[in-house]
Amino acid sequence: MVRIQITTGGKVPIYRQVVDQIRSAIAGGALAVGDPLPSVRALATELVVNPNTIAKSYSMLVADGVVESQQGRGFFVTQRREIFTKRERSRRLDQAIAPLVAEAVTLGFDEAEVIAEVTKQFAKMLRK
Amino acid sequence: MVRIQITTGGKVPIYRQVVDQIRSAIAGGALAVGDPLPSVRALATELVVNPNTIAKSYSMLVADGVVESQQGRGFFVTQRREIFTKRERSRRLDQAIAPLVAEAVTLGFDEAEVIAEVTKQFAKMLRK
DNA sequence: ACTACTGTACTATATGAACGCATACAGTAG
DNA sequence: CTACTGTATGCGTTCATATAGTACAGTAGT
Repeated sequence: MVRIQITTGGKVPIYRQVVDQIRSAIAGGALAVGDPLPSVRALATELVVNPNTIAKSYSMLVADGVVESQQGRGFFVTQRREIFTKRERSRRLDQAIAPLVAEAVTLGFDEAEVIAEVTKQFAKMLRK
Repeated sequence: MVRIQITTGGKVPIYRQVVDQIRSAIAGGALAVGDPLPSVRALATELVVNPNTIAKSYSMLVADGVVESQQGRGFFVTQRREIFTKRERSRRLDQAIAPLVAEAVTLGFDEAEVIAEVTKQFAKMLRK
C-alpha cells in the first residue's frame, strides 16, 4: 500500500500532490511494476476529496507513462519505458530548468552552488 | 536606454516579460547602478499596455531588491545587495530545484544530463 | 444473472487567483 | 501652476482548481 497525505488551503493543488507522491513512491521503489494503485473512489474517500480529483491525478500519471489503467480492474504501475521522443524530452527538461536558473541568478547563486544542490536533491530523491 | 519587447497572446504574462528583460539588462551591464528606468507611463505608452502593468513589473523588481522607487522621481537601479537571509535564499533555491529533479526523474534523465543542461542554460543566461 | 466493485465521461457550479485596465490620488520639480 | 513622476483601489475577464451529480462500461466473485 501507499500512504498519501495532502494538505489543503496551500498553493499546491491536491491533484498535483497526489501525482508527486505516487511518482516518488514509484521512483523510490515503494511501488513496484505491476502493483495496483488505490482505487479512485477508495483514495478519494480516504482523503475526503472528490473522486474526479483523483481521477485527474491518475490520468496525469497515465499521460506520463508511469501507470496504466485497466477498465474495471484498476490502475497499475507500468514498466518504465520511453514514451516521449528525444526532442520532447529535451523540450520538457529545458522548460523545467529555465525557471530554476532564472531564480538562482536572481538570488545570487552561482553555477557551482546550484549544481551542488541539484546533486544533493538527486541523491535524496533516489534514496527514498 | 533599455529596449523592451513584448509579445501578447502567449502564456508568458506581460509584466513578467518586462521583469525578465530588465533583470537581464542589469545583469548584462546595459543598466548600471543609479540609472533610471523608463517611467511607468512612458514605457506603458511605448508598449501599448496599461501603466499598472508596468508598475506591477517595477514593484516586483523592488521586491527583489534590484531597483528602488522614488516618489515623483522614478525608478532607479540599486546597488546589488543581499536582501534575503541565508536561510531564505536556500529555501527558495530548494523550492526551485525540487520540481526540476522530479520532472527529470520522470523523464528518465540522469544527474549528469541535468547538470550539463543547467550549465548550458547558465552560460546562455549570463551571456545575454 | 446478480452484485459490487473497478474506470470513464460528461455537465454544471463555485471559488480563487492571475491579468490587465480605468480611474483617481499623491509626491517632485520646473 | 503645470507637467511630469509613483501609488492605490476597484472592476472585469479569464483560467485553474475542486466539487457535485449523473450516467455508462468493464471485471470479478457469488
